[in-house]
Amino acid sequence: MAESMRGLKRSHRCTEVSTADIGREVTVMGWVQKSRNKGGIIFVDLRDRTGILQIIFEENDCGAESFSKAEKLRSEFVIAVTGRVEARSGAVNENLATGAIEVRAASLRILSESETPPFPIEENSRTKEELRLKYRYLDLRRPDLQRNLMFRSRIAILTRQFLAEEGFLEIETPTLIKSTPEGARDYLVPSRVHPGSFYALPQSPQLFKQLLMCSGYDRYFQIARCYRDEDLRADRQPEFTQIDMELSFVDVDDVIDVNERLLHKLFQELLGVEIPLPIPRMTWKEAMNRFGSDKPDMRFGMELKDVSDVVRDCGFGVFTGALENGGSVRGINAKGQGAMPRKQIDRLVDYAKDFGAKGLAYLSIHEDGTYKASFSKFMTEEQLKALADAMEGEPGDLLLFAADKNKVVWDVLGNLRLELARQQGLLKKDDFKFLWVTEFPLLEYSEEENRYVAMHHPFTMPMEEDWHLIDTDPGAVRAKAYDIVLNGTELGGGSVRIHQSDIQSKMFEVLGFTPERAKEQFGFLLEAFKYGVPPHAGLAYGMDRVAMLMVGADSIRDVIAFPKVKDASCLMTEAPGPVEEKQLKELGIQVREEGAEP
RNA sequence: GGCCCGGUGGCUCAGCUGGUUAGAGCGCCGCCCUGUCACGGCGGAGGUCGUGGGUUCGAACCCCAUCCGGGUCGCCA
Repeated sequence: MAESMRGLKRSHRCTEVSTADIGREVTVMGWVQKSRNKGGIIFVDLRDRTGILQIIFEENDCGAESFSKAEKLRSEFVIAVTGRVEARSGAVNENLATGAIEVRAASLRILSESETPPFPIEENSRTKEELRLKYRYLDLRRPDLQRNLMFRSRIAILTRQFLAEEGFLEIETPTLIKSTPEGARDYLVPSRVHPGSFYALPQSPQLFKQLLMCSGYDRYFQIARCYRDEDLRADRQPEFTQIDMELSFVDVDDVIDVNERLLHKLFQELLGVEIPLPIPRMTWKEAMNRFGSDKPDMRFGMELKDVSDVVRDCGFGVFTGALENGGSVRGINAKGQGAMPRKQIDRLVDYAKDFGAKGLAYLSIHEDGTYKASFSKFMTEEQLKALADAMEGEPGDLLLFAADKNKVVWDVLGNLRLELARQQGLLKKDDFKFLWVTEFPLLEYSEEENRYVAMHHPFTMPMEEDWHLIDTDPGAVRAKAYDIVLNGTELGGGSVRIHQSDIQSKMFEVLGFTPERAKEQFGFLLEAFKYGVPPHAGLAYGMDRVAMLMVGADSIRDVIAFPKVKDASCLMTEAPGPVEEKQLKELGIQVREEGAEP
């Protein structure tokens, strides 16, 4: 029978009780982690979000009624205990923050009983995530998840404080908005009042924050929920949280400056980690050439080297063929991996093929300085040596080469570099290496759509010095766009926005929008820009990723209270689910009969 | 949509080359125990081997299909 807490008031959370309270009467409430009944004496580990506190029951202190209740206690019962704090007369438990003290119960109330939970509520759970997500409310009782969510809360609160002090205003923007088919797939919400019409859930508050700049709010931020109907990953959920900001009368350096100070503050206050400022910057082109990635992991080297010129006249058709097709030949040097067994190299080749490589050429340099290459019969000894020298290969090294179009070569070697680093244990989670990647291409050619698409979004400001190329060589135009990268993860990104209608019109034209379609999609923004728009720029972080990297989690699911699984469903609520026919009719949605033709 | 990994008492796992009655640890239930904290002792219950079909004298194990979960490629302005 559950009892009321009438007349009782909690005086402390579990680990708020300390040796300073010895002799004091306290009232504590929480969940029974564990009960150890020794017969005439019962020890109970009481748990709340702060940790564990030991309660001791003896009939002489708490009376027969409370003692017999204490005998019934099971895991996850919710109880209230009033008693006196004592120094432990038994051994001190070094593993507990409260290991030197205990509360000698004078009375016990059972506020709620519990069935045996379907899995143990404990740190470092080995229980399958599937089961934990079905009972997420129990999973969230575990100390590691509680720590993660409490940490995340501190990120949000500190961010708000910092930005407020910097003159930012927190303003909410709508989440029922107009669909914009550029970019990620929208989640759609049918309108009841307008049958056949749909709202979209925002992929980001992009257009609204730009309009707020038009309206003179100067500096805006929002911790905004965003939605993208795309497939999930360890670091991608269909709904996620952005720390979103926009600033007026600024350029790239201003945005970077305030954000470096924000990141510095977060890491210093929450982790005690000093981020050296300024954070290094690298252009997109340099990042691709040196690391094969627009979000390079700077915790280790193993940089790419372009050896196109070295192999240009060699007899290896794979290399020369790639060069003839306008591609390149590049390599990475896996230091000290020259003795890697063939089987393991084959696995790397398979791995490379996942990223579009047709194959992977390799050259191992034996300890005695002799070479073994997958392509040795196509090259002279001198050519092999020239290649090894170009890669700064030394005895004991393994050189890996990809030859293809640049995009494929970058992708293959960039990912191979990461895979090798993982295999060699080079990636330490508590080593935080930040990087700004700047000067992204404005446009990217889409083979699928047969046109240029915006790499960032259509409102990104091109670099003035490149703008004259927009008709002759659109792919060469760089943008005033920047990403903040941490340990190979894109934490956030942003850009200076276009605030001139002539440039904006030209952008739409290049992207293949007719003036009519541009007006239909973004008319309100173009209109707004007629009435005096300040130069503005912004940035948005994936807050879930920030939290994930800061707490050292492997998935953003570990820093989100109620995440969804791979097929975007919720194992606990079983969303999405069917709705009543009546609801569909109201929304003007045709109910398709079972087995009917679509 | 493709590829890879996994699914066996409540939990985590073992189960060989197909062969008696599918095991272990933890948990759970009962009894005992006044200094435990991975408490201890004695006893006990608990399994459609994800699901469906097939091969076989015989299937947890082999084959096919399918469901569920994870990773990843595509996708993610």
